[in-house]
Amino acid sequence: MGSSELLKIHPTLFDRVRLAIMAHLSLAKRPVDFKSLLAELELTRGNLSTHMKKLEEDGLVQIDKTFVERKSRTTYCCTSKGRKEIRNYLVAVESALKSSL
Amino acid sequence: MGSSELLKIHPTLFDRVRLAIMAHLSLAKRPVDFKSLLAELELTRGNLSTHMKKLEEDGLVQIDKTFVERKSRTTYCCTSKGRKEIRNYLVAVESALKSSL
DNA sequence: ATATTCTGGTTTGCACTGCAAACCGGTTTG
DNA sequence: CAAACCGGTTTGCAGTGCAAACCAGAATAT
Repeated sequence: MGSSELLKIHPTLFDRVRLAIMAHLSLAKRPVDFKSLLAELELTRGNLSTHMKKLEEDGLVQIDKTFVERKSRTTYCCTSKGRKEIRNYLVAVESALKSSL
Repeated sequence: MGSSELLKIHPTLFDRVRLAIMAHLSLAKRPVDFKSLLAELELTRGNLSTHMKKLEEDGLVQIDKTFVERKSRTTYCCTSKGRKEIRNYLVAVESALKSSL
C-alpha cells in the first residue's frame, strides 16, 4: 500500500520550508551561504537559522563557519545522508501518489 | 527554480498523516468509512477525526453521515479539488527534487 | 575616541497544531 | 437498571514554526 511508504519519510523533511532548503542545497554544487539561501527562499533570518540548526542536528546538512574579510561567513551543504533522504522522499511520494492520477 | 514550486503546494497536504489519508482516499473507488481508515493508517480515533475535519474544512474531502442498522456511519471521499491538489503536490515535488538525483 | 549603524547570524516568546485522553450520545449485553 | 461497547468529537498539553528582539563584531559618522 501507498501510505506505509510515506511513513518512512524523514520527519524533518516533512516541512515545506525545510524541503525547499534541501532541494536547493542538493542542487548546489558548492556550499551555499546564509545570505543566498535567505534571498532564494524569502524567509526571515531567525526562521532560516533555526531550520538550519535542526537540519544539522539531524545530519542532513553540514554547517561551516569561517571568517572572510574579518566578517563571519556561514555556509551550508547537503550531506550524503541529506541526499539519500531527499531521494527517499521523492520515491515514497511517487509510489504513494502516482497510481492515483 | 525548484523551491518556488513547493510553495504552491496546499499547506494542509504538507503533513504526512493527511497526505497518507488523501493518498488512500484518492485511490479508493468508493467512499471509505472511519473504521477502515483507522485500520489502514493506524491512528487514534481522535487524531483521525481532527484530520478529517480539517480536510473537510479545506474542501479536500467530503464527509457523509448516515445511519445503518441504527448505528452511525461516517464515510469520506476525495473531492475533485482534493484530487487536483494531490496531483499538484506530486508535480511540485517532482519538479523540485527530480533534478537533484 | 565614541556613538551610530550595518552585517551576520542566534535566542526568545508567542501562536498555532498534532496527538492521545477524556468525553459524549446512543446501543447492546448482563 | 447498570455496565460495557460503538462511533466518533472535544479538550489539554506538549512540541514547533515564526518573527521580534537580541548580540557580537566591523564599518562609518561625529
